[in-house]
Amino acid sequence: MRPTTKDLAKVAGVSRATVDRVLNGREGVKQKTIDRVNEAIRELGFVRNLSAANLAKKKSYRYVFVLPRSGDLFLQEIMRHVREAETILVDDMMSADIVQLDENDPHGIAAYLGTLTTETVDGVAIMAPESPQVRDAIVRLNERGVRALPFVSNQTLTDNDWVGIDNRAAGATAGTLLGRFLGGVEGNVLIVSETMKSRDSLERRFGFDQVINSQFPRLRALPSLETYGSMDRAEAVIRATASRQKIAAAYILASEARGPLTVLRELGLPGDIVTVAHERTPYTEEALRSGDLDAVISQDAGHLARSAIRKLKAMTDRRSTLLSQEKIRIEILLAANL
Amino acid sequence: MRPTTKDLAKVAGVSRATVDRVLNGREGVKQKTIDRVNEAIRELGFVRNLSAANLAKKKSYRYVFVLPRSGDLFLQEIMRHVREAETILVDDMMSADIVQLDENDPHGIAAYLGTLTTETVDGVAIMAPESPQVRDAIVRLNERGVRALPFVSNQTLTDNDWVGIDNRAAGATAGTLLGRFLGGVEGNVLIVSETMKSRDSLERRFGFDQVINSQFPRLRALPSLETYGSMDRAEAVIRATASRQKIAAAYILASEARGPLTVLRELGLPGDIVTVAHERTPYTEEALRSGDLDAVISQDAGHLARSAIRKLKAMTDRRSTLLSQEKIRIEILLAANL
DNA sequence: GACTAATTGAGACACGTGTCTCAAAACAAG
DNA sequence: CTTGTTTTGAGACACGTGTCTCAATTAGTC
Repeated sequence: MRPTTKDLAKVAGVSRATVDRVLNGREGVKQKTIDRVNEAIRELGFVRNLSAANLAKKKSYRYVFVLPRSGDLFLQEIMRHVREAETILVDDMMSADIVQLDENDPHGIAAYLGTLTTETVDGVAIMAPESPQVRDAIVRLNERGVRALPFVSNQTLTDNDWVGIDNRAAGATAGTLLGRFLGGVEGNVLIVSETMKSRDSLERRFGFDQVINSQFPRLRALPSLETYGSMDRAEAVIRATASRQKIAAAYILASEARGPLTVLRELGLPGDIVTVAHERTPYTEEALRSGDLDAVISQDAGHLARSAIRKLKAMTDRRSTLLSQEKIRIEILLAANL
Repeated sequence: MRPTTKDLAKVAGVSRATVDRVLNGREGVKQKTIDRVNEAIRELGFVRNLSAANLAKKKSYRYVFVLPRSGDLFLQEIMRHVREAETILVDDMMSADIVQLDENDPHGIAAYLGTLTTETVDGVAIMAPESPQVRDAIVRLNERGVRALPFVSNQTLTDNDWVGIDNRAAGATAGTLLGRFLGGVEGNVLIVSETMKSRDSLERRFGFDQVINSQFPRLRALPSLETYGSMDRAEAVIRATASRQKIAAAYILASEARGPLTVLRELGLPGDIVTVAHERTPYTEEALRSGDLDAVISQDAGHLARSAIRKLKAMTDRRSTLLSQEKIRIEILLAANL
């Protein structure tokens, strides 16, 4: 049987009230007494029974995911997994709500974050582009005791508590795969992004270029084409580029591969060229199976969601998490390992 | 606030004692009363507070991992992660012990499993080669109420409750990668395993051949070389094969890549040929970085360990798990996404 | 040594559920 | 209706921890 606070009290030669004072860091205990209790803790290997403590405190864990409003498939996957996780969380007295806000309105996001207090919520996972307003709001959340966790889209301020992948490495992985699949062929690589204004896109592109330049000098990575999420624009820029030069491969670094890939299909390219995209969605899975995509670089949406929740819980409990579990892997998907 | 059994009792118009009788399926309650309680459960959305229940029952979760005694690096990774998980488990009143048994002694394993009862243990994760003795012992464990979960090495009896990857798909993934990395080159593929007697090896080889035959007809997959875990034998068979024909690629399907890769290195091959191996270990990571390995197909050891624990816990609580979380992915590792 | 302030102890009650016991009520059979 | 059996209720206590209150002890000061 695990030692209890009663055992602690007995071994330390104090009362349960004093043990409680020490365990919960209350005032008015002599250093000597504190030491005696701590020694008893070590001696017995005492570990507080969290469930009993939470029961006594009527504590539950309430978290919120603040996500963009845009309808991107990858985002939908994330939301699906947050909701799925919810069904299990309830057994552990936890909840996870989703709030969708306009990602281009930093004031709006900051305003919402400003309404959150420890009364209503224990922590927030925030997926939003970097902005001074949001950064500020996060700082103030922390001051108020609400845990804030940057989620998927990076925020510079972040010490190291965030959930997501190293996008430079993801780009490098795409580069390696694309280069090797081309097998020494010479040629141009079409690169399509939604916008190069976001940090994620820049980092992916950077990692990609690094690999291409150093390991595949016979490939030429063309300037990034930006679709701004518009199908028409995607069609226009890709057609224009493809008509001017021969394309050997395409790297779609946006998290939404649907538009660009449709255009490539219309141009009849996928059969001849090597195509790499990001993020697993029902759409990219299908494209892998059909051969329109050769590889997908992805971060597991379910893992992202659950990792965020685990991290937030660890933060509220002031515990640490397993580093190896929370490292989000850069997955490579082929038709064979779906 | 979440509804409690008290609320249930009030709404159903019965006493707390009766609510308990229904919730825990005790005898001697009229069907009509049962229905009334169940309706109240639905109406209130009642979910039993597991922590409180476990506290009242003084329940903890004790699990055992039965693992082979052999010193394979991959196994060591698994053990490391089980121990690492232990440090977190303690907060949830769980424990996970490791017992190492001679994997070639099915009687010994069965005998050990025979000693386990619900008195001492709630569940066992078993990594052992298939054998009638072990299969039998597992059946009897289940009869006694001890949850048993085949772990990493498959057991045919398995309904679908087991933890591990689809080794056929893993072999196919290796094949795709190796074929595509070779980029249309013609040649022989060296295949090295520890033994082809194990189900895992056979399945990997099967998946590999399928892909090579259908998608890379210009490659010839040579007969599997078996090392039987001996470095000398590895050296002998690989040298012999390499001297007889030109090798374009090597596929090491054993979970221990050290031996074969050392031999290949001595032969000066890794620079010229494409090499694919299995399982992430400090050794294979290093080989990826140095370029001696081009790709590693792997199953995340930490994920395996934690998934087994989650599944065992779900089994004892008679709950279901998140399918998406428990699906062990076939990871592809390159130097770029370590 | 007396006085005050700081420190500690004893005990009660709560959290939500499980598990008893014993009595009361409802029901069925004759 | 009585009798015996089933079904239900009321209440107590337990699990390990948190949070009070009030009294008792100890330490520090002059």
